[in-house]
Amino acid sequence: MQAKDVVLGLLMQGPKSGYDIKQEYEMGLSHFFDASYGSVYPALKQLEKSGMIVKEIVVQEGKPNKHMFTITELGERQFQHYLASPVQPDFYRSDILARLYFGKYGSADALVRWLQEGIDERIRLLRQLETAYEEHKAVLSPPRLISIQFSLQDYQAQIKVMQKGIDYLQSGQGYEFWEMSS
Amino acid sequence: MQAKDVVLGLLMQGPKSGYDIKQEYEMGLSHFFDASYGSVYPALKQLEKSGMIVKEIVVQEGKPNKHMFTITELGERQFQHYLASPVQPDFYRSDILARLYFGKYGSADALVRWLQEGIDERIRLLRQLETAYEEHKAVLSPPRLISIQFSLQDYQAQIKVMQKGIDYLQSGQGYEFWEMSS
DNA sequence: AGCGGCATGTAAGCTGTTACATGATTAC
DNA sequence: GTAATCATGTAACAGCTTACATGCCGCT
Repeated sequence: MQAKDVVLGLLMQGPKSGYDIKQEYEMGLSHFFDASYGSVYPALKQLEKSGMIVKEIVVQEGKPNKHMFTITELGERQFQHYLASPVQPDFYRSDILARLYFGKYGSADALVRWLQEGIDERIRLLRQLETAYEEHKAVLSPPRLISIQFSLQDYQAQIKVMQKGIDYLQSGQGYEFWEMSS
Repeated sequence: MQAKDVVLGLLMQGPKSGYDIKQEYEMGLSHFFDASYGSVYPALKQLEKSGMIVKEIVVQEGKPNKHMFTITELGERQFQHYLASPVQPDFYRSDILARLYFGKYGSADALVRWLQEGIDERIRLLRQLETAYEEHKAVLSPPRLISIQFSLQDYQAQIKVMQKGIDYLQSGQGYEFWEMSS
């Protein structure tokens, strides 16, 4: 899965501009796939060149022109081709987990601070997703609901562990700490 | 955080070869940072060139020579510099979540199959981590225990959602499904 | 005879990021 | 007046992956 597969998927839902696509990334999709303008626009250019999508310039009043892209039949076949390809394994990279892994070379204060920052960030993401979920839950497709529940439950689990991690560092206990009432 | 920061962190624990480092990645670290030989060896070369580590060739009987690397004082200072830098946000990219997001353009059969594959893979990772945890829990540093608990709880939460997702797809219910006994 | 483990590395290429460049309108 | 939003794009670079290249040892 790469940028152009996701762009194609978004255009399956109807014509969009590069700007629209970036917006849609930010609310929902960004929890498992992020992209910058520097990847969206080149992806659109490439898809247009290979005939997967077509461009139409829409003149707007008081705003810059929009370059709206529509998926072609060839593009739809390409998207089905993506869906038929093997599922790629998830990719997860975490700086905070690396710092915990090497935690004994740092200060306990820093560890607690990093964990608290991680909690705060995840609470922010959680709230954002919950709001979007409450607003749209009645019209979302079943699989999309699963993707949202996945991120929701994931953030909640991570927040719990990080909070428990802070308590653990401050308790001075051994590994038995994690074996009480899991 | 990049490959050389992690390599430096691993060398803080004592001298290691490129092969050793790749081995250690595979058991534990790989849950939040993976690297191939193509990134480990160039990282070592670069770190040696800049004086962060020093090489010593150890002749072995019946096996190829090992190039053992030891961290220098400069390297240790560099590692402390990394720990003092701002924590980078987590990076998560998931093909299966993308396929769920665009799920209405695919078949329900495929969705269930992908979810089941995701569950199986996570059960495998969970078992692997649990085994490593049971074997070493008494000697692991507190922060490293947190990093393991993080992955453990995370996989468990993901497996639960994916299982519930399969049940949901097969139940034919609406979004209320997710609001019973969360 | 062949495979898996041990062990080191390189080269080409893919993918994506960051920073830059431009410019109008609207709200504070 | 100045910041944010709307809107499009490029160029240079970073960072990592894949595939390749090599070779011995021990087991089956």
